[in-house]
Amino acid sequence: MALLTLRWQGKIQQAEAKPDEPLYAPLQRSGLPAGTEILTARTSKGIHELQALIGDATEFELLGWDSHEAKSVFWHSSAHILAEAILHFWPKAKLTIGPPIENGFYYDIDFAGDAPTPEDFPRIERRFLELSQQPEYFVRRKVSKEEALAHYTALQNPYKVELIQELPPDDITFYESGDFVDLCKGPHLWHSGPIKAVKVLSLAGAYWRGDSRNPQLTRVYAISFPSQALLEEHLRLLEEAAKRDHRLLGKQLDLFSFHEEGPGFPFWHPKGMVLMNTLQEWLRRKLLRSGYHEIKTPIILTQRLWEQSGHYENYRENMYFTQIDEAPFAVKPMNCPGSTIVYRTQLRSYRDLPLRLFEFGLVHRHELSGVLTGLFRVRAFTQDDAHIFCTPEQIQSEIANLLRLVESVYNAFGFQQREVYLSTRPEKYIGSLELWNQAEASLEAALQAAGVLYQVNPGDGAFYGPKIDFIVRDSLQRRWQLGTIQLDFSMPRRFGLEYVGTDGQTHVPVMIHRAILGSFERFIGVLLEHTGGELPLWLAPVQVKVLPVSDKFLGYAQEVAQRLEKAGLRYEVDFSQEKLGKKILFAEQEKVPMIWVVGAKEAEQGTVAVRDRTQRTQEEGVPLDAAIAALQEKVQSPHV
RNA sequence: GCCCCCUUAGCUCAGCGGUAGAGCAACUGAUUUGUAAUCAGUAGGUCGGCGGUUCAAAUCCGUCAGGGGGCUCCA
Repeated sequence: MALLTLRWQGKIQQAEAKPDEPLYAPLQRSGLPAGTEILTARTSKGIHELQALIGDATEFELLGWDSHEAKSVFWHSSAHILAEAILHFWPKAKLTIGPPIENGFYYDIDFAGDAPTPEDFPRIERRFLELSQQPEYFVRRKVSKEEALAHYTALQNPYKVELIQELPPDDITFYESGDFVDLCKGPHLWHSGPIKAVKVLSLAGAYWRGDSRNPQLTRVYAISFPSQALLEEHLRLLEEAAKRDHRLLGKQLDLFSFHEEGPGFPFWHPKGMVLMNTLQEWLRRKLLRSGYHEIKTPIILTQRLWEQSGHYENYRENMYFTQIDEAPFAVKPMNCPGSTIVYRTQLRSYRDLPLRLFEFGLVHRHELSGVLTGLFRVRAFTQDDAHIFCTPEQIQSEIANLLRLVESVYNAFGFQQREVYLSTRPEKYIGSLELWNQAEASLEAALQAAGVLYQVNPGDGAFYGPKIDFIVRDSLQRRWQLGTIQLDFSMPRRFGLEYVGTDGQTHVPVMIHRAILGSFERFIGVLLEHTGGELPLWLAPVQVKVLPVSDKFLGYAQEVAQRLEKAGLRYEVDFSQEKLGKKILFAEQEKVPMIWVVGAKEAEQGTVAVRDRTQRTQEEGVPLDAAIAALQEKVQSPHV
């Protein structure tokens, strides 16, 4: 007998157990909800299934639905039940892989031309629940490579055969649940009882192993929950997210549109341009005060330049080409080569470095038609790009500066939750090992000095240098990659960039590519979804809308408008002959942050009735001067 | 690019083999309005384009275009 230490919901208790009994046995004896609330367990070695023998483990943290790992196990087991339900209706379907994902799970299946349609979802769901509520017990069985291969050869499933062939021969396991058997490494639930609600979400094409040269499979996405209420809650969340879709808001708020005359190329409407320009002016001011200089380089440049930069060789598929006077030219997909040309216009000394050149550069990239998505993935966009030319010794302090800058920019939009990733030297790289080591050390030192929490992605850097990526979470906890900082040892060499050092010799500068927002287009998309279209006052295309109670007060409304104009505020007056209620409704739908109602009282007293959307308050009889002064105060952009 | 789904009035959508509908918006008129929709009228569409099946196509089939969900989060 061994004494187990069990942690469940913050409480610790002990239980006696034998090493050759499954973990659920002592839990049951202790009256713990094993296989219902307790879904799985964790030891220092990782996930320990409830049905797995205890062995020499003595400390278990019991995991329930609130644990990320337990959810993964839950969904992984759900994927098996889903596959079983699907095989019930499509017995000839060939299974491939079915992992849990961030929100739910999927199974990639080869239906050989007889795939389900969304109309099939309900019966799949019904069958799923029949199976899960039997319930089915998940039994792990170690099999030999021969047995595994024989099993799937008999089923004529080349995908599983391929997977098995890559597995170590002494570590192959099947999981059996009901009549269903699947090659799987686990871990799984003890049984499917807790899986009480399921929703098949969508179908998608997915290439075997993500490679477009491979056969295309049908991916069935689904999500399951321990209760119907949780499923409904999740569906509500999806609806909420759908309402915040920036494509919808772009239309509702009249900011931008897309048309078949220019697929992937956004058309910006007047209000969208106010937003775009306000954002750009704000960032421009901030950068100019942070030691940057602005440049603008041509959109079309000779093809020779792209051959020199390496883009022609590595990035041609994504580029647009044209001709000028019979010579080949290309539309720029990136701004960096242009920046190097500006660098080269003078003989640079170490005293000139770091030289920080920024460009709100419009780049064009040929993205595959299938990946275009609103403002998130477009074929032309404006990067908040910059290139910092510096000496290797300056890398660390430049990165430190950048980290501060990035932080202050994200804070300005309320993106408090951030993730930072450091990607290091990949297998294929250029430049000396020494330079790489120095660069990586500089990045790490800067991150640590700034007290930034980060994760390392080993080998994930670009071939020309290591990088730091920034990901923010929006108000719905969705992750968006925005900024990136990339060190580049390659391009300065390719373009023959030089500076004269203290030693009088010429040296090659290091180039830091960096974007903070990424692109203005995409960032506006993210911001819209983050705020649900409730833009902060300083960015709102219309900051205040003046609503005359009736035509009689148009004169006074005009007067108020003139004052707003003088005060430099963005306003609109509702000249329609609708009743006040309707004017309010429309102004609210347009998500105008401030509504000023003017009628007899106001005209007489020189006041406005202020309806503040952001505060959800109303205040009558505010003197016009005071209202304007207060608004001017509130529309200030976050300090630069 | 590939797979599945979608495309009907400016917008949101109904109609799904018998020759086009609603609400909102627009326009006209009446109403002169006090914090989330005043009333009445008018106009608006070769039902995404092209081709086919059919006596008959928005509706069925093909094709092209555009849009949406996806395309390693690896047994």
